[in-house]
Amino acid sequence: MAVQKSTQPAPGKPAPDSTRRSEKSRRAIYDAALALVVEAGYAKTTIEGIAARAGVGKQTIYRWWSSKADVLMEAFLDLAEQSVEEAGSTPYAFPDTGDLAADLKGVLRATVDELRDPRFEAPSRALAAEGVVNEQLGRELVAKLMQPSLDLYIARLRAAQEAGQVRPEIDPRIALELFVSPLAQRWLQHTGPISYEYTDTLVDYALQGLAPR
Amino acid sequence: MAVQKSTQPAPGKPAPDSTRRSEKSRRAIYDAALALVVEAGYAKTTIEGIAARAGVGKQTIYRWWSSKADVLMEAFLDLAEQSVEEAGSTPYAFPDTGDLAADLKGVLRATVDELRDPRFEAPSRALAAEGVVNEQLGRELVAKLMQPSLDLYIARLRAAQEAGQVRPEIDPRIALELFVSPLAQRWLQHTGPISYEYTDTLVDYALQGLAPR
Amino acid sequence: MAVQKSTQPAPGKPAPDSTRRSEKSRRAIYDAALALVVEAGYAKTTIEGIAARAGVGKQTIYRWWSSKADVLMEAFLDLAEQSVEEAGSTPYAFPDTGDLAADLKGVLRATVDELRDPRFEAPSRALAAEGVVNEQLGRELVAKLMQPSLDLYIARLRAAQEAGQVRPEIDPRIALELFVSPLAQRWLQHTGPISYEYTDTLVDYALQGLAPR
Amino acid sequence: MAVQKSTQPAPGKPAPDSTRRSEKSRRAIYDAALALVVEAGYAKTTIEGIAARAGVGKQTIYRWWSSKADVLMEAFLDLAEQSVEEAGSTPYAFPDTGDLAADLKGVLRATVDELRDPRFEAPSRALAAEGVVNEQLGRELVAKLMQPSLDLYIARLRAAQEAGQVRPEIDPRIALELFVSPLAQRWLQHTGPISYEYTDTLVDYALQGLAPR
DNA sequence: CCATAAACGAGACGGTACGTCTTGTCTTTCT
DNA sequence: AGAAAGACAAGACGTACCGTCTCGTTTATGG
Repeated sequence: MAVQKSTQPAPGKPAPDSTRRSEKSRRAIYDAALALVVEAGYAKTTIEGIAARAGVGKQTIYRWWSSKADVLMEAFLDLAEQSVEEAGSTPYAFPDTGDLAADLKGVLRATVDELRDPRFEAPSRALAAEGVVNEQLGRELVAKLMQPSLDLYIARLRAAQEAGQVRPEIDPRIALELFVSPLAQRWLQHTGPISYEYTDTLVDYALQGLAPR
Repeated sequence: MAVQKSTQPAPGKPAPDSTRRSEKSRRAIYDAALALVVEAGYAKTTIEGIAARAGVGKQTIYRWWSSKADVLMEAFLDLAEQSVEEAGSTPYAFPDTGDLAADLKGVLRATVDELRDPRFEAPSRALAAEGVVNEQLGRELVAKLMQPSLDLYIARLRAAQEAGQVRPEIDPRIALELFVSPLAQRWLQHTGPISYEYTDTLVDYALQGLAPR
Repeated sequence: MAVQKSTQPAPGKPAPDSTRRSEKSRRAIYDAALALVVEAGYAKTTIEGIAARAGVGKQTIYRWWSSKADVLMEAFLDLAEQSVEEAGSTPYAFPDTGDLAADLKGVLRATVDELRDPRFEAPSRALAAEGVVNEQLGRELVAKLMQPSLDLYIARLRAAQEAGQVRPEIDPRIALELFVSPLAQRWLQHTGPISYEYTDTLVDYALQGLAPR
Repeated sequence: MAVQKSTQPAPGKPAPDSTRRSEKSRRAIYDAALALVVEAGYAKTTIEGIAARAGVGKQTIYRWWSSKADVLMEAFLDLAEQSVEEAGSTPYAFPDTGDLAADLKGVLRATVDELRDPRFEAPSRALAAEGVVNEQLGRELVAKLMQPSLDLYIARLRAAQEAGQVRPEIDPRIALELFVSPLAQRWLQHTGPISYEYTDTLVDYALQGLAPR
């Protein structure tokens, strides 16, 4: 199998030697970037500002990242990893108590909590906004940040199908959107308030169906 | 009765006289803004660029709008109105053939077409992205661009409730999200492809329920 | 001989009817222009500022004057006339007591006083500066503001020649510069302090060269 | 001994590191500034224009100079230095042939030539005009551009005093103005033509007054 | 005594330049 | 060689004025 060196942006550039990279600078840049996005918002966060706050030369940023969005995405991924480690629990776990509705409600309630955590909100919104307009970045975000979670929904739904709780012809990749997307949209587009009651209702409507029996 | 002077946002500025406003300039600015967003993207669209392309002084933009997003939102609203007028049909109509599923599928297919129309895509994405990060603008977008359409879904669903096709305790404002939000999210976040088949499936899943009968 | 129609600047313009001109506006413009030059300096005095302070439309300025320098020159000429009227004395008088040195010293001392009058200083400097760089305006200034005074020096010197106090071959137009120009340069270019003692000395030095041997 | 921190004008600004300054840019800015003043006049010379012509960012001008006048003054000083170097001769020399009148006439004729050199005229006028209105700049101009020359007049006149050609009680700093200021004023204010004959006459008239009786 | 035409105040307009800010590159110096 | 520092060319920002061009509103005859 061929070794893939994916992030070699320009063939004209000598490509920096990543083994000599300063770990301290990277950390400082992540911290500065996240702090600035939280404090001032994405638009007012500048590369110069990040460099200054991190006590780092601008070139050190341009050497390793290609854009402000790029820095922020890595910083956010790093933050997410840290949180998971801190939490101590298995990173990607999904409850399976046998009660599908309860399991989904629980996970969605946790998502609601996360969406409201101010530490996450500013960078998440910034990245999401960038992803709306920049398809490449958007796809990267989906792949790196969202897909792992969505895969767990799919797995849980498949289990439910095997247990006869969900009709077998249902495509779980679409079914999960019935509860996940409404929440996502309310949060992204400010189309409505977010609450446990709301997500519970979503699960109820979607799972039991809208039609009278 | 007190004289209401509602739109006096900044007490420092004398507030321009809108009766003297140049209609020609406004049109030119709308056209230039939309064209530039389509051609170069939102980030590379500048106020200077819009002014230059519209053959207008920068101050004429700053006199009437407060930001790039503001210009673009009005331009887009104007575009939407125009389209509606061109279409000739009633602006906000929703079919009611008695067959709820068919009606919803039809409307969603039309939405798919619209989301793919390149004339709409670039400015829509730009505005949506801005709305993600800028709550005030986001709410304005929702109120002015989305709510009218959503109200039609609500009305149609209420009619279906009266016809006994939807359980009466269902909240139509939430129910509509089951088909609308998944499509919105796929489009906004590039989480998946968009097709007639997909939206038809959404309606099927949501309407008939996920649980076996 | 050709008929000269001197003040018809642009043949395309209908030429305003000066009989209908608003005297009140003209006065207000003069006052505003002079006040602003004193308060803020020539460079920071703008046509818009003059119009606003005078409570006048910009067009009323552009209708009657061609430039900021033009407005200020007329305003200053008007001020000079007023002062002369207020003084009550004959506008252009030059003492002739028979003692040339004493007469010159007296007039130069009066000039020193005038150059120090803050009401005159700011607009005078502004106009002089403009005249340095704009030859046409410079020549106008000389002709309208300076020449009348200089002619009096010439007349006085000619009288002195007839009285045998100045050698007959001396050109009075040059001779007067021996006392006037040094004072002018010290004031204009800040090359030295201005005082009665200084102007007295100038007269002493210069007259020696003009007197018969 | 006290540590001198002379050039720290604004405590808010970090003060650029002059050792890293680009000599090429400075030269280009000087050349562009002088060329534009000659071609278009001072008023139509803009910082943007200088930057564009010099192939330089505007900030590079604002980093090192505080105003258009400031740029032009340095550019002109530089030009003056260059001219002196090109001439090869001692920069500040004043002939002393023993014949005071002849020496003065010679120097004044050279000054007439210089005042007519188009390379010098435009920037000189521009700076002089600025100096009329801006006392600080005016004093700087006098100190840097005029005083060195005037000192040579003073020295020559003192030598003449020692040689008994000028009365000992005469103040040379005032005496020199008798020939220099009339020429300066004619040039500055366009009060009259400038010629060798004129300056010769000035020397004749003035020296008579200074010579012993 | 009113009709009408001008000058007027106001200020929107297309522009130019301002002085500031940020970008991404380049260079210098230190480690 | 990587990094901190920061000068540089480029160019957009939002503001201030420019000089031109309408808008109604005085105002001042002259029919």
